[in-house]
Amino acid sequence: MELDDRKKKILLAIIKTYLETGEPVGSRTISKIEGLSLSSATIRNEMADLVDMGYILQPHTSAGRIPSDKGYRFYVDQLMAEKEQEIEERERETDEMKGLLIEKADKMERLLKQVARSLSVNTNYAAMISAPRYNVNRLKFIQLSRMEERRIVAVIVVEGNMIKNQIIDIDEPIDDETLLKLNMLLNTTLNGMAIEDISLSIIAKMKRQAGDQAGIIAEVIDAVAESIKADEELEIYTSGANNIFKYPELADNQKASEIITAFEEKKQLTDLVYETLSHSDEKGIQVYIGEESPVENMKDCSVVTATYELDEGIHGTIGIIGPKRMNYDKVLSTIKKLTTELDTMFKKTQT
Amino acid sequence: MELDDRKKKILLAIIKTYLETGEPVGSRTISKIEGLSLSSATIRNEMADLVDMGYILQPHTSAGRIPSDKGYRFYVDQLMAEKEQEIEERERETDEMKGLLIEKADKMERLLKQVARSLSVNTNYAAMISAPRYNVNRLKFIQLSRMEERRIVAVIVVEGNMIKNQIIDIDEPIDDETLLKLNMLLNTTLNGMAIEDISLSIIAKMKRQAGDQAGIIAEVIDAVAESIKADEELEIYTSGANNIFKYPELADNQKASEIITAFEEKKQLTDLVYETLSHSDEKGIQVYIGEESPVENMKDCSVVTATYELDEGIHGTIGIIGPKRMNYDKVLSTIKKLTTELDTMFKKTQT
DNA sequence: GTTAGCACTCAACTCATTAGAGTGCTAACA
DNA sequence: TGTTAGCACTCTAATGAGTTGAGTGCTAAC
Repeated sequence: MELDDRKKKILLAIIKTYLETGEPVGSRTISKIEGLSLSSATIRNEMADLVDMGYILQPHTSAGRIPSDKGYRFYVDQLMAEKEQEIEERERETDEMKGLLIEKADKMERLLKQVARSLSVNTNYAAMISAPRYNVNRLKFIQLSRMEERRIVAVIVVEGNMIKNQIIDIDEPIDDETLLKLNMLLNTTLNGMAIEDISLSIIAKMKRQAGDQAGIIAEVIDAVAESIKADEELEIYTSGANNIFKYPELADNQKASEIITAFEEKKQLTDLVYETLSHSDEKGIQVYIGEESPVENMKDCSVVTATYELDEGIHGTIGIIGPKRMNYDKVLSTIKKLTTELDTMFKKTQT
Repeated sequence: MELDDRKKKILLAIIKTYLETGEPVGSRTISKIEGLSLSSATIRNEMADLVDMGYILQPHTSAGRIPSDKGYRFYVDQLMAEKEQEIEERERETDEMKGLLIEKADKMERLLKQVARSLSVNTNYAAMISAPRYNVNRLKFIQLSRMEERRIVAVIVVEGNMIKNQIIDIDEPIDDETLLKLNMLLNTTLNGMAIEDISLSIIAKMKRQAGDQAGIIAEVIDAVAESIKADEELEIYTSGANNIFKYPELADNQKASEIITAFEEKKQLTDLVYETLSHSDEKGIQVYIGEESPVENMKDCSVVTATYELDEGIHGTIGIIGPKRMNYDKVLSTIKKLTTELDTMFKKTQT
């Protein structure tokens, strides 16, 4: 069977109505509302076909129809195509871009929290945002300073001005000269290198170059190397998890508990972020409907994610989690608006 | 009316039974179970008195009784007194202390997460732990290094080896000599000082001592001072928020939403921590029952908090949030066990 | 291909009934 | 005077019958 034009129209009408009301949609409702002007009987026939084709479902024999995952997928694809056009058209009217009220915050952390909050408040769904991540982490600066007699503090700055610290306890005191030499050695060897490229052989080479006090120096180099390699946990900020209680289909104990767990433990959100980043080449925004979700605990939700770019090669992810019966239209434009806002904000003011 | 011995016994019996079953307790149940050997009629009379005195409640005329906040309070006080004794007795048998399986983690953050997790898994309630906080923050070490021509990175170490970083952009280049002087100046002036004691006059004095290049130096000093003063947000780790869904009295949308919000936004948990720390002089563990809770969103829960000591003057808070019908006995001993475990762990291995 | 019409289905609601747990009170007892 | 047996009473929760109404599927006519 084929999804002809009339079927499409009816399907979209069903989904839109369902999104508004949250109740199964009957044939009469459609026959009245539509510009199609078909009788309810005709609609019924078409609906039966749509059920066969898997676009809609019947909770029970005498109820109306609700969209299936496949139905939502059709709707969302349709919507995304429309958006695409719209965006292109609106490209010129650059104003009205600041509806979301994000104040430039001094601290990245605060900014991200604010963004998450703004998202959840504006959409009434749960929201998350991951701190920006560098595709390639290049070392920019390393500095060792003696803090106490047998304690060194290492400061490691990577591109994008992310700073790592490490306190190193050493077995025997180190003299100023050695420390200076060590600083030189580390900086000349490692600066500009991508963290991924720092291999054991490079570390070994440095140790060899160290010469006489090889003992302490090796110790320190190892500690620094370890600290550099230790990858930070991906920081994720969430907001509005409680919004899920607004949607009865998610608010029963079982499901709510799963979603809340995902939000609290962050592990699953981290997976979601990586999934999104790995697809980010395609098109900015991704929509996962129900079973499509890469995250187990969100199989009953829809998840909308997008990548924002802070600078060349520095990306983060934002996400909205809500019921399948989500206002996709609004969510898509909110996310779109937000990512552009973030992009332009960062392009202007690098911190 | 007075709470005589028999009333006490009956009250405790009611509460214990209720904690086990979660159902209103009737007079017959008590008359059968007890060693008191009183008829249900007598129990009924006593129960009526207990209702008058506010220790128990009747959900409706023909139902059994459930404890009121006041009743729980009585029970908990009783229990705490017992515990006190037990602890003193057990002081000698030092073994069996390691039931909770906390592995010494390299990173404080990981350790804390683990503790929270352990708590929530062991008790089946929601758990939180705050990162240790220093009552007095003494500066230990300050180091400025030039990273790029007009960019300095400041490393500030406070007692307990907490490290703050700050990147400072300066208007004009700074030469090595000035930088060295500045480092000396900052360290000699500020080292050992409590952050709270760093006043504007001290900052002004440093600026005066700076001499010639007052411009840049003032700039840097201000940035450092600001960074020192900027107080970190209190870090709080939570685990097992989803446990609340196991208790029907907390699992309805309204209440669950409130509790989840408190856990997500952390603000209220922060308040809870400060509240606890401010009372920590009294006795280790505090129990807030229902309305007693310092946190608005937890008026339907019981909250058990305790302070752990990492070192002289360095405290953190752990907390358990569950239904009023909580297994106080278990929670109290779990927390007790955990705090001692943490205390001894830190006493041994300072990081 | 479309539509009117009708019999049928099913969830959701209402209402009455019942069962059972538990109470409060009274009168008798030790 | 405190304790107890006994009984009438109360109230929730569970059950089941009956009703309503939205919506379907199918057939026959247009």
